[in-house]
Amino acid sequence: MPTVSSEELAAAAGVNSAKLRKDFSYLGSYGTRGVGYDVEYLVYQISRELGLTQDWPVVIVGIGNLGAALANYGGFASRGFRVAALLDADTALAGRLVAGLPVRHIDELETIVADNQVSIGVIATPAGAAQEVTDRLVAAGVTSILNFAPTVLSVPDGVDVRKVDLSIELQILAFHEQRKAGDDRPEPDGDVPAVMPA
Amino acid sequence: MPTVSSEELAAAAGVNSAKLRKDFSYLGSYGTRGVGYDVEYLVYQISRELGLTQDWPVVIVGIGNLGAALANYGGFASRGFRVAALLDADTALAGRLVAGLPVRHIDELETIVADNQVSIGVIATPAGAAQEVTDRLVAAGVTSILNFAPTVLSVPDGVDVRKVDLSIELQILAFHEQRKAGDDRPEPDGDVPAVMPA
DNA sequence: CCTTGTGAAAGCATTCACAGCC
DNA sequence: GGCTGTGAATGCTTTCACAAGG
Repeated sequence: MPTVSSEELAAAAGVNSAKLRKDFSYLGSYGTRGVGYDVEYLVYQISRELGLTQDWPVVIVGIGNLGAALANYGGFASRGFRVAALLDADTALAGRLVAGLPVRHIDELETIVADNQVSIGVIATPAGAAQEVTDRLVAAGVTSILNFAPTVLSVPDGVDVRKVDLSIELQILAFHEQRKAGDDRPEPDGDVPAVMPA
Repeated sequence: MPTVSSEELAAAAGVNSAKLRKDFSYLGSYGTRGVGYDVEYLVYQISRELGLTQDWPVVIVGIGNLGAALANYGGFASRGFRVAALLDADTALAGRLVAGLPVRHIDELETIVADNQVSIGVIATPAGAAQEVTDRLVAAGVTSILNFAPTVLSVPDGVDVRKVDLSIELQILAFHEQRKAGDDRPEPDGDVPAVMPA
């Protein structure tokens, strides 16, 4: 039986082994003292806890470059996500194949969500369309929304929204870059803060 | 002079006002007791601290759907990022305009990085090409890399890498979705952890 | 007054260190 | 013997609460 120790996993992940053991302990007691963790069993338990063993149908709304990139993104299928439909308001796009799926018109949204029991929607539309799409998704029964549009969405209680801003990570890099440059010369003006986030 | 209080800002951001004041205090003492913060001055100070007042030339490597989506993404320009060049290994793409910029061949990488003093590179290539592109970027002088490819990059000390996994946010939504569904019925099997991350 | 800026207190997260168990 | 699981200790973050100051 292939096993792995908390020490090995911690080294691979770059964290402290006690933290790793404590985190695992919240999921249950899946290790064996003196031996380690049964790899296969551990993978299964973590997958189940994270919801990776379930099938999650999602709809992607807005099939521009970003929507197409998301539809083609391999990481979704391997984590239990199934693209139930690609939707766009542009009738010229209707029927075109993207990542092997036909683009369908936004007016089919309600039917598709109901027929496929979709609970997760991905918004890759321009900012101006995002709120209206959100309202329709929510009315149709979607309770989780991943928003790539650069706008804040309002939703009723009970609906989760996560916003992805593609430039935030770039901004974090630029922040560190600025710090690197500043290490060998004085700041151009003003004070250097004593503490800043990593 | 338009001002804003820590209480107003905290309410808008959904955080505690004391935390907000303490965070601001690390940047300096920019408020006025009994009045609040001068909006314009505060915006300037925060912008400067975050590096938003600087110009950051970036190159985007891999002009598929994702690369094109990034090139078109409006959020970059407004935060001080300037796309110095779009690069791709596909010669068929060379010269094509994406977001108003011509796609250039990957072999121009070294020249472009040097000529534009690029310190930040964005990788939107397939996983297989990412490490090689990284090595070339680093050799050319890039010290910060934003990686959208689903692979772990190795870089020398002094180079920052941030990895963006477009499916992680979706996974977080699915995790909460699973929890919602589980609230009204017993777990299918196994224990419910006492604590899980938000 | 009113609101900032900040010590002190409270609340969390991480790490230590070792008893418990295979 | 070796590694997990976990109380206790440590360290960090957030909040409280109020003196300081316009």
